[in-house]
Amino acid sequence: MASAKTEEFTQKEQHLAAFAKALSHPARIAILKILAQQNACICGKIVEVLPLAQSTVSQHLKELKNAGLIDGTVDGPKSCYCINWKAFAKFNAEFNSLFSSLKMQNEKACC
Amino acid sequence: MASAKTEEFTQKEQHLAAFAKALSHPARIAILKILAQQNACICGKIVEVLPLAQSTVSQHLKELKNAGLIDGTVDGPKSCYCINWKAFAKFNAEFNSLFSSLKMQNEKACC
DNA sequence: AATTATTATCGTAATTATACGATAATATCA
DNA sequence: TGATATTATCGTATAATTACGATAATAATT
Repeated sequence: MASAKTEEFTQKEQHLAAFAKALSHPARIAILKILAQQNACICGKIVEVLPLAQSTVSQHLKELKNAGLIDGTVDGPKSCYCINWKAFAKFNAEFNSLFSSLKMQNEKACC
Repeated sequence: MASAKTEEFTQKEQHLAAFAKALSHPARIAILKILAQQNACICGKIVEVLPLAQSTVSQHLKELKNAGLIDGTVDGPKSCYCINWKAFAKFNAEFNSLFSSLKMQNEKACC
């Protein structure tokens, strides 16, 4: 019964958790860095750089795309990916909001 | 061969990924909210609030503790958890740093 | 000492994630 | 049209995650 009770939580919690999940693998963080570094939206270059098979990289790209953190368009036989800055900024804001709202409640030492 | 190639990535990437993983489930986000709301560091109260079994909540608490986001001390037969604000702030800073460093490189539209 | 309350751990099952090789799909180029 | 290059998808194996009930561990209380 893995990951079944998800719907019992709030939309915000689920949304933030989904974003965090997209960042929960070092390969995906590395991919985001590569996409930001390359001026053009590299595709197969990622496979060259990462220590992963092409199919695995493609899977990670798919997850980042599903999370909305990157966009991808077909460019001939190649695929062109790039960071969705809008979504990324939203995630950043959401996370900062969580942090500050938690902190506002209570920052005493405990136990 | 799930999650085997992790050591091929940088320490920073792994660290941030581990933090993100801790936040990648809505139950754990909910737990952090509860811990922040309660002035005292509630333990079993979390079980009452969440739609999860006691053992499942205990598992989530363990993961948050392993990630360093919360501290836990034994208080008689009860356990007392609280947010590790220092670690949380560090995570927040790391994530903001990733975001701003990505953004600094390139924010053009692409594809 | 026995009971009670609370929490952690164990055992288990189902789902998801991760990774790879092989293959299919797509479009460019000869 | 045929060959080539690039990427996505399929199939598969392994490992991790999530969830629960049952049980063990811990300490306060009677």
